[in-house]
Order: sequence, then structure tokens, then C-alpha cells
Amino acid sequence: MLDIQFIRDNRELVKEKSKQKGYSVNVDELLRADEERRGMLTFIEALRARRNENADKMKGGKPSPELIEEGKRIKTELAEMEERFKGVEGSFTTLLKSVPNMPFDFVPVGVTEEENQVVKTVGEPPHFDFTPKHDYQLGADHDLIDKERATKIAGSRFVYLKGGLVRMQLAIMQFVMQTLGDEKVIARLVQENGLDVSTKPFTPVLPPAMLRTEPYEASARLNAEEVTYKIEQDDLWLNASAEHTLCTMYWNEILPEDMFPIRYIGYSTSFRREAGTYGKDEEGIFRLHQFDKLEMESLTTPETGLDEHKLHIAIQEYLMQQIGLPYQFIQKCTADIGKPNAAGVDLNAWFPAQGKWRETHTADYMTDYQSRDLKIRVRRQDGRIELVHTADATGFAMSRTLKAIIENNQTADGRIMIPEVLRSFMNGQAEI
RNA sequence: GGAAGGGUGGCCGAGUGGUCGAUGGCGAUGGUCUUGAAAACCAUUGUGGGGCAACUCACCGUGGGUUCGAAUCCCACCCCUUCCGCCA
Repeated sequence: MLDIQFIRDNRELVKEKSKQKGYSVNVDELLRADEERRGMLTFIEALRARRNENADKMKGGKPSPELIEEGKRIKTELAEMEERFKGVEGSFTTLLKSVPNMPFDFVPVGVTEEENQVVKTVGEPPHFDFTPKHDYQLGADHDLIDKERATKIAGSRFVYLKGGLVRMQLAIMQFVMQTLGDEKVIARLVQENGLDVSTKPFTPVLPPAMLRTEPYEASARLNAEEVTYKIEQDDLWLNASAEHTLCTMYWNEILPEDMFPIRYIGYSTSFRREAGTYGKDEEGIFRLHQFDKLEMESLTTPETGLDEHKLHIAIQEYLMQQIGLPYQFIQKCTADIGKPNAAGVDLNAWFPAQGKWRETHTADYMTDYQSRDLKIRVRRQDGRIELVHTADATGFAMSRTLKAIIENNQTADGRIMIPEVLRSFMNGQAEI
């Protein structure tokens, strides 16, 4: 959520920025509720002070009947007021949580994803003098993908990945873990991009794939039921991304400043219900209920948050270039960055069979919007306590990445070449 | 699945219904001492809200209840730990 004090001080700006993101937020109503709530709170607290004072008088000796009478009167009045306060507080909180994070001024204003800006295109889509095959055709030719049997066993949007595709996924995982764990690489990217952040490498993490309702709700990620699977029997949710169990890791904690930046590269199987996407991307492995994903998550001090976000993007670009996939750098517009985001970038890889650029990466920067709900704070050297900033970014979403790689690296005679950088993780193998 | 024990401040850990927002230790911050550091000693130090402020309120896992008054008593729930059983 947003800081209520900020909303009080910037009423019109909050209205404007919320509108830019496509949220109809009743800021006036929120501030009215805020005032009512505070007025009531003052009254209740005065009443409680009287109660405490009255009780204090009765310490030790025998309480007089008058004091007990007074205590009872206060008790009744308090109970009434507190009941009413609960209602006011409830609607205040609902309104406050409905306010999205404020986008930075550099985020392009737009009402649909059409207004996203293609900042640059890196790499050339490969030129084929034949009709490039889809992932499912290549998968069938090389016995890499079995969707029919997965459907028989688990339903639509599941897949058995096999053979060389699996080895390639493991190679990507190794490659990313090695790269992000290498301080020299991080240092170079920090320097090349003129960033004012630490060169500390990312720590690999295998997080839980499930989480309880309480932390999940606190993570400010919305539409839980639409996106995420729930295990009713045990009140657990399946990760839709390692992001969920990484950002909540320090839920309700105050951390010493010397821990920062906290940088994780997580690897988790991710589960998504994909409700409302019937018929969309049904072919192949672009959109599945289950896929494996590498995800960067950083917790930072407020002043380094934006550069950390830029580092995430620099890493994404570096990884894409290393693996040899052409991509577009998309600065997402206000409508597309999502409620908790202050800014966001997508990388869209080239998919030759469809002849389209399609989203494979996202980088999100939430400022302190997410950490305010999660209550994750930093204790500064001088003792001050501040909310941390959070940023997350896709390392590689496996199924989409595998699809992009095999489609971009196919040959006229139907072979699939393996990107150079992965070969050392695959016994030097040059093709699948 | 069966049984037992727990959840208190940045961390550890005390806490007979009123003098407890909470002893003590660690850590942190400031100071004394020292060429400097360490050690020792002294002082300060929970979080969040309201108020310009003095100040005030809430918070001892969560939610109810008893009471003039609850960290403390009662009820329900959540979570954790240990043992047994089962299991990769």
C-alpha cells in the first residue's frame, strides 16, 4: 500500500497518477474516511486514558463503589465506540489498499499495452529461406515434447519435456547461476551502466514452492484466485513464481543495514491457473500451467532501489545476448506495469514461427509499496528505521525460453543448434 | 496420525490480575580510558499510531471472553519445536 501521509499531502497527484494506471480510486472518500478514523481514534484514546486513570486509582486498597461504577460506564461507552471504529477502519483500509503505487514520471502514460514503448531492438531476427517450424513441430520431430499424454494425465496446458530439451533447461539453469554468482560479471554490468550499487553477486536460492495465506496476502500481489492454485486441504498456495516466496522471506522483519543489498536468484517450479485464457496460445509450450523459472529478487535501501532495478534489466539483457536471442526492450506504460509497480520493463524475444516479438521477461520495481504491506524494514547505521525497496525480475522463464531457443536455432534440414554459451554445460554438444 | 512443550523487544530470555511496555544478557549508539583498536566502565536504546507540542494510545502469536483493571485467568484458532508412527 501507499503511505497515507503521502496521499494526504498529494491528493491531486495521487488522483492523477492512479488514473494514469487505469485505476478509479476515490481519493476524496479515502481522505474523508481517514479524517473520520483519526477523529474517532482521538476520542477513543481519550476514553482509554480515562479508563486507565480510573483503574490506577483502585490499585492497592479497597476500590470504592463510585470508582467501580465509573469504570463500568467507561467500559460500556468504549465497547460501543470501538465497535463503530472497526467499521470505519475497515473501509479506510479497503480504500487505502485500492490505491496503486505511483508510477515514476519517466514511465510513459498509456491506457493499454499499445502505449508501451519499444526502446530498442537488440539482435537481428534470424533470416530463414524456409518456413520456420513451431516448437511443437520441432518437439515432435526430435521427441522433445509430449503434450497429448500430459493432457491425458494432467489436463490441458501441461507437458512432458524430454531429452535434449531437459538437458538444455538444466544447462540454462547452470549458466545463469554461474553468471549471477560471478562478482566480476556484476561489477562489469554495474560499471558499464553507470549504476551506483554494490557489486555483490546473487545468492542462489531454492525456495518453498508453496506458501501460507497470511504471507501471501501481505505480498500485495493481487488476483490470487485467478492466478494461483490453492490447496484447500492444507490452506496453502502454489508459487506462481519464486518471487512469491522470495519477497515474503523477510516478512515482518527489521534487518541491519549491512545485509543490503539482498540479492537472490531463485529457481522454482511455477504454477498458474491461467483462468480466462482459454484458446490463447494453446499450441506448444508458450503458456503452461506449470513451468520452471529463474527469478531475481532484490531488497535494497530506498536510495539504491532504482539502480537495482536497472541492474536487473542489464542482467536480463546480458543473459539474452549471451544466449543469442534477439529481443526488444519494452518500457511498459502506466497501464501495463501493474498495481504495486512504480516502473516496469519487459523484454520480448523473437519467435520466428509466429513471426512475433513476445514477452519472455519482466522486471518490476515496487519502491516501498510492497514492503509497507510486508513490513520489511532496514535499521540504518544511525538507528533510523525505513521501509526497504523491492525489485524482482525474470531470469529465464524456462518453457518460453526453450521455445525461443529451438525456434531461432533451427536449420533448413530440421536440426536444432545449441547456443554456444550452453554447450559447455551439455558435454560440448552442438545440437540437440 | 498419536503425545508433550512452546510463541514476549534487533536477538536471547525473565515475568505472583494493579507499582509491567515489561528484570537481565547480547547487539547497537554515544562517552570515559587508549597513539589507535580491543577490553573494562558509564549512559542511551522496542515497534506502530494520534497530536505543533507537552503528551497520549495500542501492541507480549491471532481472535473472542471474564474483570473497574489482563503479557498474566478462560475459550477458540494459527504457527513452531520435540518424541513416537509413517515416509524420499
